[in-house]
Amino acid sequence: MRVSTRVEYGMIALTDIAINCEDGSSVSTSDISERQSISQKYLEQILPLLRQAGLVRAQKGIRGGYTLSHPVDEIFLSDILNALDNSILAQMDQEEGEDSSLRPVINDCLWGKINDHLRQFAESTTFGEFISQCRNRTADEWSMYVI
Amino acid sequence: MRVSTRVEYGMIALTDIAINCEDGSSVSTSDISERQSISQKYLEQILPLLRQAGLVRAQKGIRGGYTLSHPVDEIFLSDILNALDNSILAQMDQEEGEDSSLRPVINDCLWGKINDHLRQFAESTTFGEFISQCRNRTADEWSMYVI
DNA sequence: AGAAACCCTATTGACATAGTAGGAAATATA
DNA sequence: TATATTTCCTACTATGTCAATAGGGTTTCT
Repeated sequence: MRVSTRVEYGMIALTDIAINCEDGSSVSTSDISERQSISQKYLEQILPLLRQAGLVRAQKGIRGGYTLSHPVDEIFLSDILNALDNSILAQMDQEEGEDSSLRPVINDCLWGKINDHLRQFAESTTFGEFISQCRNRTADEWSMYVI
Repeated sequence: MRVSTRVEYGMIALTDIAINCEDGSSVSTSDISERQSISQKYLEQILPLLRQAGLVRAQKGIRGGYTLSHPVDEIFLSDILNALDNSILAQMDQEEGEDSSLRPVINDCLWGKINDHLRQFAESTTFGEFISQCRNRTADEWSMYVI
């Protein structure tokens, strides 16, 4: 399944903030840009999406940047995905009215079911759990982040 | 999750063939076009994908059309989806080489996991099971197809 | 006052999607 | 054998989304 860089970078940025923000400091787009090798200007388009969704708080000015609005255990993956892409977890829109074709049935049975699987996963996994799983699965690469 | 019409129509067409082909006859693109309200010319682009994947057999000429190559219980949803779209069940391609960013970790943990869910579902569900589920869930609308 | 940061909007090139269109090749039937 | 019917292949086009790049405006700390 293909995922847009907007969603991918947004997820990376949020994880970067979660990791590098332990002591009440904030993380700027230039910080993220350097660490994650993502265009700063592009990040400046993506992070407002997370802010508008209430996931991060922004602080302008010198020593400003982003901080998480909530503890990682109170953020669900579905919150993040919905903030970055309004179709990835959305049900396929089916037209109204009588339709003797197979379209509505298949929409309901197949895409609906696939969508339920995705949503079930995303709505039941917290951002905190996700980060822990990443840590466990690839402990080596994360050693630099251990606090 | 958004699905292209190519995949959607392909799934509809294959289901139409499975339903309307019980007695050894074949189903033409014009049949499907009428019943399912899909452009015949567009179907003529989609059905060869299913043929190249070995899911249907094509017969040219008068009274020709398409028939299933295998019993519905020997076709998996993954076969169909892969035939119609080579990215929907594919792992996100990650670049090679050392990378100190979070990108490979998140690719592996999040998109990899989502992908595993999708594949698990698609590879363990047969086309026959899918048709049965559709029948059960919306028995009314299918009454016209009961044989 | 000035630097550092976020914020908003416009623009661009590349690519995929969703068809439309024309005609070639094959085949059953008359 | 002629013809209608069907699949098959390729090209074309319009539209939209993606993935940035770019420029400048606003806020805020020092």
